[in-house]
Amino acid sequence: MAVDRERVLTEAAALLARRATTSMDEIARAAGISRATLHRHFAGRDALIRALEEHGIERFAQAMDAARLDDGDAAAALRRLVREAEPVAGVLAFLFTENELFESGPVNAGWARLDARLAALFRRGQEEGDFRVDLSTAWLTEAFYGLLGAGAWAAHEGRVARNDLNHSIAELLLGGIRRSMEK
Amino acid sequence: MAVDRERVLTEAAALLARRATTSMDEIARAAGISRATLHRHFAGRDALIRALEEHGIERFAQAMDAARLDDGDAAAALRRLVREAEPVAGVLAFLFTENELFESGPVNAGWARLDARLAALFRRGQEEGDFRVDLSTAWLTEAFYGLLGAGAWAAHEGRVARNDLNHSIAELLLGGIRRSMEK
DNA sequence: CCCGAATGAGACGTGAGTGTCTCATTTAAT
DNA sequence: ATTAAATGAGACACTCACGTCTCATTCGGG
Repeated sequence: MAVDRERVLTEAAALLARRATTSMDEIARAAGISRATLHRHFAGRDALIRALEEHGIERFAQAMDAARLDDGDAAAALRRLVREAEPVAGVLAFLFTENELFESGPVNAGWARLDARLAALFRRGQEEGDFRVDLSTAWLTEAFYGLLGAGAWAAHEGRVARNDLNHSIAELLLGGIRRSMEK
Repeated sequence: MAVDRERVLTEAAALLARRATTSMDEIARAAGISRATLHRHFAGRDALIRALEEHGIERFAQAMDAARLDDGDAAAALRRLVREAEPVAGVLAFLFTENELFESGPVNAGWARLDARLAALFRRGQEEGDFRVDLSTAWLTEAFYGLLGAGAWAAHEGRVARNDLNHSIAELLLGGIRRSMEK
């Protein structure tokens, strides 16, 4: 029975996002394997966290590629990105909130590249007149992660239907709460 | 030199929000006191967390009172709430993300009451025609905490100027990213 | 100025989780 | 059926943070 690496990482992210002090034993049992096997696949706790980071970065980069951020207007691109990133929202939420190991190393560089791509999308929207310019791209980037994380958690807790997640996140990001007359 | 309890709790929340494994020693030094003194004021780690919960709930309730959520239109009330809640945003972010200890006890009840008041504000905005109705009040509540937390962290990290925080959070919440013609 | 209270610095035992190991058992391919 | 690889269960020492303690120093009111 080969270990399902994807499942281990997903379970680990779900648990760690909710309680960062979750023990290796709890993670192992949640993933349906023993602690020994968990250690065989991930050298240690740090290695598991790092694998989580790499996995999240890789998947988010794929989501960005799939969303074709440079095509069409920025709003549509942002909508596509939310849709593509939603499956990894849980992992991203963990990485966004628990960035203890982000402080240095190549992981930071990888994350910075994603940040830059996201900020570039917002900048494009501003330059093309679609996005408001009184909100900095840095803030929009943070807000994106914040809303994605909040959405992932809300869905995980059952407070928001998973089917509504894309719409909820994208619409709030783009249009805000206020009832708008342009749609 | 009397210990500034407020500062201790604020620093603790800021650190714990982003790294739940932060040691008591790190918290103490961030607050400018020794580990011994920290233990003199908070019986232990659990007691510190519990104090953080009570403090956050109390301060947020005060912020809600000060914001007069029932006065004027809902958008203005929300703006006031963001302004009043901003000083405790760090604590709220911690409570929002690390709700491991929320699962039971009176703390949960206190938190639920705040949730209800916030949701009521959003519902009022929807009923009065100011807020869009395609986003559930539950989601708006979650998004509020998420954005507040993201803003607190961004300001703490220097990525967003603290002076812009109110505007950034309130405007994104209310108006979204899209350039609007109604302002 | 004096004295009690509060703090800082450090030592010390304790406990939980970690990482490594061994060995029996199970799985999967040939 | 045979065999090699993978897994589960458990033991073991080790580390690190915790909680408690002592003692010297500093702070602040009377």
